[in-house]
Amino acid sequence: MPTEIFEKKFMHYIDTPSYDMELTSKYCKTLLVQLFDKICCEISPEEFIVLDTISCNKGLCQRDLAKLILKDRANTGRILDSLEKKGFIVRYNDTKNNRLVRKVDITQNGLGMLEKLALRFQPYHEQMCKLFNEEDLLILKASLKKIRDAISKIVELQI
Amino acid sequence: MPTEIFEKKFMHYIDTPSYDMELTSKYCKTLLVQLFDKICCEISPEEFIVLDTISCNKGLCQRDLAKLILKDRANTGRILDSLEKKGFIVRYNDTKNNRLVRKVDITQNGLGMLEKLALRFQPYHEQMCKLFNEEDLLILKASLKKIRDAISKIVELQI
DNA sequence: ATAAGATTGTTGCATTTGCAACATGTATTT
DNA sequence: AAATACATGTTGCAAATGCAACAATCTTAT
Repeated sequence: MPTEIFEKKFMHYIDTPSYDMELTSKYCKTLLVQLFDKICCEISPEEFIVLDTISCNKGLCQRDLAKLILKDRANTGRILDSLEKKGFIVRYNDTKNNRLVRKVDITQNGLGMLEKLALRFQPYHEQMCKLFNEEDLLILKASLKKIRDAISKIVELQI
Repeated sequence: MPTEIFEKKFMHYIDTPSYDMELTSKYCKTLLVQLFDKICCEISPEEFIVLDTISCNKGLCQRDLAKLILKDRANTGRILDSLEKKGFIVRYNDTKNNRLVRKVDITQNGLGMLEKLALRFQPYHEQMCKLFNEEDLLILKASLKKIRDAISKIVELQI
């Protein structure tokens, strides 16, 4: 009489949507980095994303920016140091809730860089868009948002 | 006559599904790390993922494993060093295409660890599953696969 | 048959990243 | 009013990561 006919089965993390997304996200990141190698030598992909975020959110303080890009305050500050030195952003002191904060805005120079890069990314962007129909794209975005919202209630993102 | 009535608009990377996924993936990663802090002190989240991958793919050589987890050979080897030292995997020399390779397999000890962790993650896993109906989940997985396949044709993942 | 190239794994190094500690200034508590 | 807690930004440090170079071994080309 065999004692172990059935293999024990358990849930695998690598089968979850979370991990599926992590791998897919790595692909996207690699693509971005490789494109940047060819297309742009002025700023890094990380700096580009931060600049893009700033261009869509005027007058952010550093911590609020950090929350948007999901990096800690230390690294957010370091990236801003670099962007400021290159003249793509300006930092100025201001107050928020009666507290001194350093706010950030994009310069005309930075806007120019973003436009230039957007043009060069356009073909890749269109290629990606062609992969989906409108409905699937909506479901994808909604699913991602559902996941983020659910996780937000569990983890503390102490930024 | 105003020369610039319309603001110049351009595509923003932060609006793309790629970046949406990158942010969502960071949330997932943070959750995983925080759960691990409470639940497990024997292995790191990275080691857990590698162990899980190995348990689902018997007799992988290191490079093939690296391709699965999307890390380079150097770091894959280092993670395996740690898992081997802890007794969760074994490495043995073998040949593949008439070449000497180091293959990897999970130990009974490693399987036990995976089962233990799977049990502890079960509640979180079910919570995540409840977010989606079957159809949306299928569309999500299909969308992610579409993205990976499309990118695979463009980038070289030289691992 | 010898040289050039390819595959696999390891080591060293520089970059990125996140965490803890600190400095400064504000709000709250006692 | 003094003390404690909180918010913001910076610095230092250690861990993670990726890339280049190397060693060893096998295949292919000339």
